[in-house]
This record gives sequence, C-alpha cells and structure tokens, in this order.
Amino acid sequence: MRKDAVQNRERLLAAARRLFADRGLDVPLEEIAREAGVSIGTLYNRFPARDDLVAAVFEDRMATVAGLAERALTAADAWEGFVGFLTGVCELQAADLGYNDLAVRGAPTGPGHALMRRLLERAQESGGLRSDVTLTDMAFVIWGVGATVRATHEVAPGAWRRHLALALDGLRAGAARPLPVPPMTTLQARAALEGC
Amino acid sequence: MRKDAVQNRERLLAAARRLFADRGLDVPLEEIAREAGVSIGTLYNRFPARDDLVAAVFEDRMATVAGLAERALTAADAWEGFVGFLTGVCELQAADLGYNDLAVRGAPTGPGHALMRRLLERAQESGGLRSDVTLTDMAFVIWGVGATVRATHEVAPGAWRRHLALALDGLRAGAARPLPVPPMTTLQARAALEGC
DNA sequence: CCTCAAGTTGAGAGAGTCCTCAACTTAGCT
DNA sequence: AGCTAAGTTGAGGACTCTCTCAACTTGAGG
Repeated sequence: MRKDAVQNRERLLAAARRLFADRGLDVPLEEIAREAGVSIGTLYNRFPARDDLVAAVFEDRMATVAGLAERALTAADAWEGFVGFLTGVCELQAADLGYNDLAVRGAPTGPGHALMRRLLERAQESGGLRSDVTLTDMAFVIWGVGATVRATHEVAPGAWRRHLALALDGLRAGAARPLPVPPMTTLQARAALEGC
Repeated sequence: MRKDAVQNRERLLAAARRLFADRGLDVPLEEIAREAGVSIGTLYNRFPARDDLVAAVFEDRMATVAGLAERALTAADAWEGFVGFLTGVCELQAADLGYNDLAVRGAPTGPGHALMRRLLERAQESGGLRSDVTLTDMAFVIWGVGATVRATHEVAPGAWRRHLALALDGLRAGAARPLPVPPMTTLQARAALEGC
C-alpha cells in the first residue's frame, strides 16, 4: 500500500473514532470523510461497507473485553470478578456511543462468549450469582444499560452506574425470586440482534 | 367537520394504530396514508405534524396508565401494587412498538407522574421497595424493558418478562446494596428525553 | 525524468422521506 | 339544481444519505 494511502486510512480511522464515539454508529459517512479531510470516494475505496470501517475502528475493543474477562476470572471473589467484568463493559459503552451501539447490537454474540460463560458459571458456583440466570440473560444488562447510556450521556453521564447497580442487585443470589418465562435460547438471542 | 372528513380521520387513525404497533413510531407517513387509502395531502391536512397523529393514536393509553396506577394504589399489598403497575405498563410496551417508543421517549414525564410518586412512596413505606430509589430511577426499568422489547419482540416475545422480573428483584428492599452516584434530578430525567 | 499502477476526486444517480400547494372534487345548505 | 366552503389530490421541491465511476493526480521504481 502506498504511504499516502496508509495516511489517509489512518485519518479516516481517527475521524471515525471521534465521530462514532460522540454520536454513535449511524453518523453519515460523508461527514467522516470530511472530518478526515478526504473525499467520500476515498472512504469507499478503503472501506467498501460501513461495517468494514466499524470493524476496523472497534477491533481493539474485542481484545479489551477479552482482557477484562480474563482478569475477572482470576479475581479472588468470583462475584466481584463478575461485577468487575460487567462494569468494565458498561464503562466502555458509556465512554463511546459507537461502542454502545455495537454492544447493544451484538450483545450475546460477543467475542468473549466462552469466557463469559465460565465467568458466569464461576460466579454461580461461588453462590454470589443467582443460579437461575443464563448467559442470554446478560443481554438484558447490556441492552438496558445501553438504553440508559443513550438517553443520559449528555445530561447525566453517570446515571448508568445506578442502573447497573440496581441490575446487579437483581442478579444476586440473595435476591432471587422464581423467574417467569424460560430464558432465551442462544438462537433466539442471536436472532434478536438481526432485528436491530 | 364534514362526514367524509371524519371518516378519513378515522381511517388514518386506524392505519396509524396498526403500523405504529407493528413497526414503531418512525413509520413513514406516506405509508400510513396509503394504508388508510387516502392521499398524503389529506394526512397532513388532518395532522399537520407527526406528533399530532401520535398524540391522537395514543390518547387512550394515558387513561389506561392512569387507571393502572389508581388500581395499583388500592391493592392490599403495596409492593404487589407497585409490581402490578410496572407490569401493566410493560405489557402495553410489549403489545405495541409505537407505545414502546413513546414510553421510552417520555418515561419520567408521564401523565401519572403524581400517581406514580404516591405508588412508589407507598411501596417504600410498606417495606417492599428499597428506600434509596426515586421516581427517576423508574426510567431505568422503562428504558431497559423498552430496549429488550425492541430487540426481542419478533423472536422471543415474552423475554421482557424475565428482564422485568430481574429488575424488580433488584428493586426489592431485601436486595438493597448502597447505590453509587445520586439519582437523576427531575430536570435531568426530563432532559434525557429530548435527546431521544 | 518518465511511466504507470495506485490512489484520489467530487459530481451525480438513486433511494427514501418530509412537506407544500394549485387544481380539482364533493358534501351539504338553500 | 346550483353554489360554496370544506376537503382531497398527487406531482414535485427540498433535504439527506448511500454508493459509483470516469477523469484526474501522484508516489515510487526503473
């Protein structure tokens, strides 16, 4: 790749990072090109589809989340580890509206799928996490906090922490009351994301 | 008003009710006009702004929610009343994507504002509801369940009940752990809605 | 310096939505 | 039946966003 092309790619990524973070994934591509000081044609040249740009921008987050999960697994207290992981993910959501959109749209399909399952089972075995929740129920936390982040990020930037705290209190073993309907199947959870 | 005009108004409302329910508030107005068998000009003639149509379609829901709140206030068990109210509102959300959008966008400004405050205080005095939550925290339930409804309505229509049950378990006095950040002020909660 | 593959450009086609308005139609009164 | 205010119509202007492509520019190897 020619060096001016590399530079333009970097500029596009930097612009996209900024705009996605401030306004979410639906920012017009023309605006990203303008912000990058590059024409719309160049943007399409580098990133034929919006998803290619999104994937490139948020590549690092996959590793970040995996790191969070691994650290959480080594926590002395399994429940604390579980809480730390969810808090970490929600902090990423709150820090970047683009990642918030991505997390909401990809909640249960995430990369740390296997890691999360172990995290959850470990927290259940330790007696901290109620035993009647499944991995697919974690989507409720992501979706819920995601909605709160969207609504409040400008006007009450820390409000999501309160939402998360309430949600976590509902996940504690001590709080458990029998749940109604069965959990979503993995297939259902996956399908739920297509619709948004 | 001429009787053909009345009829067209009814047709428009019926069409809007159907389409809003199925697809949410952002359905194109042209499609509503087509579904009603009426031209787009007539729609604009009757309802100059989208909000006028939305208000007319969901007028009845205001009364429904007020009724839910009043019934909840007379429940023998204050906590059960509180749960019944929230469940009722969420059922409305799940039954109608348009109302879901409306509830999410208008969560804390709702009509039963005063009624809801009494409902909440009553549930707290009875010892069922944790005492550190405020009215503005209810928005988390509406926003959260709203997001789950949106994501799952096609693929796992009952999933929101599980989300709500978990949220309610987090609101129980028994589950209470100290909450982080202070609650949103009413002003913040109101402002949060403008952004969406 | 020359060449040309690689890269950039931006006007414009296309799709979708909102909203208007001048021309037309009709309900309902006399 | 005739009149008129009330109502309807739908083409079209305005805006926004996506995506393409033929013409132009430039980096870098020879």
